[in-house]
Parts: sequence; structure tokens; C-alpha cells
Amino acid sequence: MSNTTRSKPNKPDARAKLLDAAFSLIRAKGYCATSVDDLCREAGVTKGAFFHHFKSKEELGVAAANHWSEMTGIFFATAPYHDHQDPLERVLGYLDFRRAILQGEVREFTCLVGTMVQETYDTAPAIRAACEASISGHAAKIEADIAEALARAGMKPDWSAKSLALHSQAVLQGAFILAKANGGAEIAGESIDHLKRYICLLFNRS
Amino acid sequence: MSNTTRSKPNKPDARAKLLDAAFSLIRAKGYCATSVDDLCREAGVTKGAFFHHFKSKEELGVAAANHWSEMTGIFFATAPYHDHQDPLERVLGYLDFRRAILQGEVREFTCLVGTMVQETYDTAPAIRAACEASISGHAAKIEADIAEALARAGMKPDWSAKSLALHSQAVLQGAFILAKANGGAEIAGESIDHLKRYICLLFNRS
DNA sequence: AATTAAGTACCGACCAGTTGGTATGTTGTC
DNA sequence: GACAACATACCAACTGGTCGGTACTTAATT
Repeated sequence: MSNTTRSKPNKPDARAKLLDAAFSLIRAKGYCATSVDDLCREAGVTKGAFFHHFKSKEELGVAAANHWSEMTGIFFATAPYHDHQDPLERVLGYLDFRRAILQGEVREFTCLVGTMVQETYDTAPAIRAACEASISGHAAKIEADIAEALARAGMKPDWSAKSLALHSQAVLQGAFILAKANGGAEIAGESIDHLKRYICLLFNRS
Repeated sequence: MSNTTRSKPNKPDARAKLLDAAFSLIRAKGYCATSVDDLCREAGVTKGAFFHHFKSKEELGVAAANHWSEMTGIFFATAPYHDHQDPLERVLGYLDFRRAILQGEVREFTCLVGTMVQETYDTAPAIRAACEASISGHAAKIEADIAEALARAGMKPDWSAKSLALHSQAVLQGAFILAKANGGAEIAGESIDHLKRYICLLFNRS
């Protein structure tokens, strides 16, 4: 005990606070509209601290995307839908879960990397790559369950598990855009319902 | 005849050129990263011209979204899929058409208002509203065909024509995000395939 | 045990360039 | 000669980024 402040591995308080500020500001205003000063103000640190931890704003963007991958990875890995032993139920449970977390303000349930990649795909290759890795990394986990469900059902359709997993991410990302345009989560929820219905139809369930 | 340049209603050359510049720049870099100077440079006009036609950058954003609604309205209204007398075939033809126009660079086939609303939904209410009108206006046209297909098939499902029309827009918008992240149109095309397959399953077709 | 050296984390003044926006023209057309 | 459609010069505020300095911890040297 004794050391409330960890000796070696971390304690870079400012860095964590900046990443946190990046999550909320970029999700609300976008990457470009979020200035370095905004981030420092929100995080309660100075510009010196910012450029000590990130050598440019772009590097913070990359770090934010990577941190997002980590956080969401943990978040979904510990979600209850993994309990089902039937892989199809896990996929459906995943969608129920995603629908259930459409709570609160729009900026609180939308996707950081989906927002960021829209602005940066043509101008900041490093950010684009980090966002791509985040999305496809998440999709790969769903793909595994879909592939298992396919094998268990003895199905060999003309679509791949990967394309369906990516399609599910497209639906979610698109649902977020409609929610932003509309100002509410309702539309997003109904879109997830359609996706769930589609998967049920594909697997002849219920 | 005689007046190639319309007498009253338009001919504001600079305005049209600025709107044109807005289309290509905002689709490539986003709304915030596109500066007024950028727009003037691309359009080949001066700042004076810009602020003569638009009293602020936000007003240009609104005008661009409205112009986008007009242009895409005409573009889709004159597309060949309207020839089908069967409403379901029109819906499916619409999706084939949307898949077919995924050509060239990503910035050339993605959606202006979908891109813009992500950045502005929380900071520029007027732009958000214009983007919302654009998306839901377009969706309403598809909704009409879906409703007609539903009536013709004598179906009364537990989902509405409106929600399916909006879902199709969510899929398209999400497909654009994946295309931006991935750098290619392939993923987007496959997502549209999934949507088409879904609608076929819903209507028990082929 | 005291001193030194080095490294990390952070501060805040400062910088040149850019931002959206304005004020004051000029020019061509009805 | 009034008015729309531009052009040019200019502005304060802000942009991302730099830089010299400080406080603190750790390891090596004395």
C-alpha cells in the first residue's frame, strides 16, 4: 500500500483527462471544431501538458481512437449477452444490448470513431487508420459469433459472416446519423429492430 | 428565347459556384475544416462575394443542404427505376441504383448532409434542421413506394413503411462511414446487398 | 547521508498564420 | 441614379504549435 499514486506504470493524470475530454467534446462537436484550447479547458490542464503528451492534435486524435477501442472492447466484453451458449442468441443479445444503451443525450451514445472518420478520412490518414481498426476490430468479434451460428445451423449462404458483421456496424453508424439529424434515439432503435428482424429471417428464427 | 441569362430569378454566378464548391469541399473535408477562404478559392470568387450572398458561414451550410435536397431530388426523380409499375420493384430498383452509383472516389458518392449533420447537430441548429429535412424528404419518397407495395401485397406487418424507409437511409449513411474508414466502396455495396436481401425476405420475393 | 545528474510531468507566455466577419469601395444594369 | 453583384483591404479573435522554465522523482556518484 502506501502509494496511492502508482510508482511506475501510469499516473499521467493529464493524459487521461485529455483523452476523456476528447471523448465528450469530439462526440458533441466533431474533431475539427474541437480546439486544443477547448480540450485543455475541459480537462483542466494547460497547453504545455497537452503538447507534452501529444506532439500534435492529430496524434491526440489517433490516441483517442485507440483508447476508444480499448474502452469499448472492455465494455462489450463484460456485457451480459455473452452468457448465451447459442451463438445466434449472442448475436441477437448483442443487438438488444446496443438498443438498450441508446439512452440519454445523442452525444452520449454515439460513436467516437464513426464521427471522427467522417471528417478525417481524406485529410488525416493516421486517424482514419485508427478509426478503421476500431470499427473492424469490433466487427470481428461479432463475425466470430455469426460464423459459429452459421456452422451450427449447417448453413452456407451466399453472404459471408464478415459482410453481415460489417453490415450490422453500418446500420448502427447510420442509425447514429439519423439520431443526430432527428434529435432523438427512437429512429435509431427502430433501425436496430429492422436489423434484428433481418438476422432472424436469415436464420429462420422465431 | 433571347435571354440565355435569366432576367430576374437567377444568374447569381458566384452563389452557384460557391454552392458547388461547398459540395465538393465539405464532402471531402467536412463542414468545419472547410473555411470560407477555401470556398472562395475553390469557387474562384472573393470574400466580398461570399458575404454578399450568405450572411454567415452557417447560412451557407443551410443553403448547401437545401441545394443538395433539390439536386438529389431531381437526380433520383429522373432515375430509371421509376419505370417499374410494381412498387416493390421500384424499391428494389432504387437500391440497385444506389449500389450502381458507388463509383469513383469516396468523396464523390458520399452524402453531403449526412457528413454535415454529424459535425453540426449540437452546435448549428439551422444546419441540423436543413439536413434532417433533406434526409426525411428523401426517405418519404421511398416510404410511398414501400407503403404501396405493402398495400398491393395485402400485408400489415408490425413495422411501418416509414421505419423501413428510414432504415434504408441508415444503411446507406452507415455504409458511407464504413467506406470512408475502409477507403473503398466494396463494403458499402455489400451492405446495400444485405438491405436488399432483407426487403426481399420481408416481401417473400424470389 | 549528501550531492549530483537526468528524466518526466507540467506550466504559461509567446508566435505566426488563419479564422469568420466587416467596411468601403467599384462596376455594370435596369 | 438606384441597386445588385461583386472586389479589396482590413480586423480582432482564435488556431495549432514552440519554448524556456519549474517542481518532483529516481539513480548514480561522492
